[in-house]
Amino acid sequence: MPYTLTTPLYYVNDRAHLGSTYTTLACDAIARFQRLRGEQVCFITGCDEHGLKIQRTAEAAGLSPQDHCDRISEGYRDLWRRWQISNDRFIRTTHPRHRQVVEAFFARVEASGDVVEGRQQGWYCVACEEFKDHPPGGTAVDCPIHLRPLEWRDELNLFFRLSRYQRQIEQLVAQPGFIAPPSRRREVENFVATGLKDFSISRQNLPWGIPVPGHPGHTFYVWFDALVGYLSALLDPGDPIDLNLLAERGWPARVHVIGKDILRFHAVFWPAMLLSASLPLPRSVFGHGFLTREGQKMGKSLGNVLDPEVLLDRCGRDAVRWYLLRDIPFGDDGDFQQQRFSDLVNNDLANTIGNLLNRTSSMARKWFEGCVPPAAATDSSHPLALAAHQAHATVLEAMESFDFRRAAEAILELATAANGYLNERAPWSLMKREANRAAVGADLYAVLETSRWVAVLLTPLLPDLAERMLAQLGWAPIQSGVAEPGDRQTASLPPEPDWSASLSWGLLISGAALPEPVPVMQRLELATPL
RNA sequence: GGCUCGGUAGCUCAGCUGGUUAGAGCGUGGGAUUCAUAACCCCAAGGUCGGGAGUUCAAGUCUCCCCCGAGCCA
Repeated sequence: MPYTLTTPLYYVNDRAHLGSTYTTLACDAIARFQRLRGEQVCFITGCDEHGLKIQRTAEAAGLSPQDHCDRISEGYRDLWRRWQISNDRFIRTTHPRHRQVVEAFFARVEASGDVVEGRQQGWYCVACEEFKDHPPGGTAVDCPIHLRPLEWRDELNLFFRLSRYQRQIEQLVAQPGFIAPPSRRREVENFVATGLKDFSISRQNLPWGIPVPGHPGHTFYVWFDALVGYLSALLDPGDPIDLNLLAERGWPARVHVIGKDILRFHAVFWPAMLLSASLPLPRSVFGHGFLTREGQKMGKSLGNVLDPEVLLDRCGRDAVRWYLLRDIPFGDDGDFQQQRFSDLVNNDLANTIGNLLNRTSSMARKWFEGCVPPAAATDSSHPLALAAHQAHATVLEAMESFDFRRAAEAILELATAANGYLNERAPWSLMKREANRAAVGADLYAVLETSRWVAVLLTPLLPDLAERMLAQLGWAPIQSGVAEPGDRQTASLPPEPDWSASLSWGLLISGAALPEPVPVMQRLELATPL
């Protein structure tokens, strides 16, 4: 049974922003970690490409909706490649097969008697793709979120009978662990407690969408179609369109990772749709927080939007991944502060971790003919070996619960312990007497080995830096990704060499050549604002 | 307006079921050192724990009121 996890299918209204990058990076860390643990993983991401908003955006840009979607979604693919995102699948809701899956899904829902016709009247925000509760009649007001005028709609739509699932959804939402972090559960519980109302799943006169079979003039509401995308993504390209196959392909998902704003769609509407279609429910929905910048909301009007492309180009993936995963408790809102960003990257990655490797490798090369020094006979009880095992245990536990911060801190503590050990032992002083040579060798061996552990443990969080570190130790990279991101025919297989096998003390081979040390992590020198 | 979270050192936050001099990281200041990416290591300053009242032998830690911020719902 694969470990299936998803990002939202990002709406192609505009280029990727930092928020979607954040979600995707977090999922990547989870996916890599699970692969390293030996799980078969299916990491799904993709794009949601239907809806009036997209149609209008495309028109405004003088493009056909399809051209617009092709362009934007290719932008996402390309960006994820450059961030080294290890997604197994990339689903686009304009893909013909997706349409067939939606049709099959809808057929089941309709067969369950959960589709009824109804009149939908109300004020509609195109940007939200949502009806608002603003009193009917009256004069038009602006959407409180988008500050754009609401549009009056009065049409016959198809409704999904969400109200029938009141009790089941109540039970689901009350289940510990279904909604994470736990702090977000109450909010959804309150919403469900007010009584679930049927919701409209189709629109009329909307050319850019999937037609509802058997209901001419109706197009699926974007959310209906987008959520089903998680299922489309799982079917292999050669599979028949058969929802019964999903069980073998990795459904239900272990977790949907999303931003907190779309929690309701994933924790209430989606499970009800699945119940109606007689499909199993996702095991959990994790709603993470939002990022602000220097205490302020990012927005075009303020002109303070952080562009993931700029971050990538100017700072590199390791720096940004580290900052986002190590400093912001996953689940909480976070504030991107440039000063803190460079402080942490320089301190943690360049100074504590990078310099540890650099200084140790350099000493070993200088005094031991460019090689890994001989180890002491009995060192599984070495204090650094104990520290390493401790860090390992913490990383396992923390990563399992998406606590990237605690995992990062544990790794950092290990590196700090090794730096402290070096200062305490002061091999540079000991080496002044030839009699101490064996002791120095043993010390350096232990610290090099600790550096290797740091790199191995770091792999799910910072695969790129981890690889450079291992290369400095003459060690092969540990595969945690996929060969061809997004194009996997089947869920990715457990990688080799085995991660846990690499987490055994004393694997560095004495006498193996050490490459000339090159700093594995450059310090960030950001002269201008990002 | 209702509900839910927060308000602890300059900054970001830990502080479980109330109990010795309130902790960590970053930043700042000082010391030590030279293997190393002006890095590493050690030490220090810094907080009336949002305000007020109460319960208690004892309260960031429980109760009530108020102020401020965020969110969900109306």
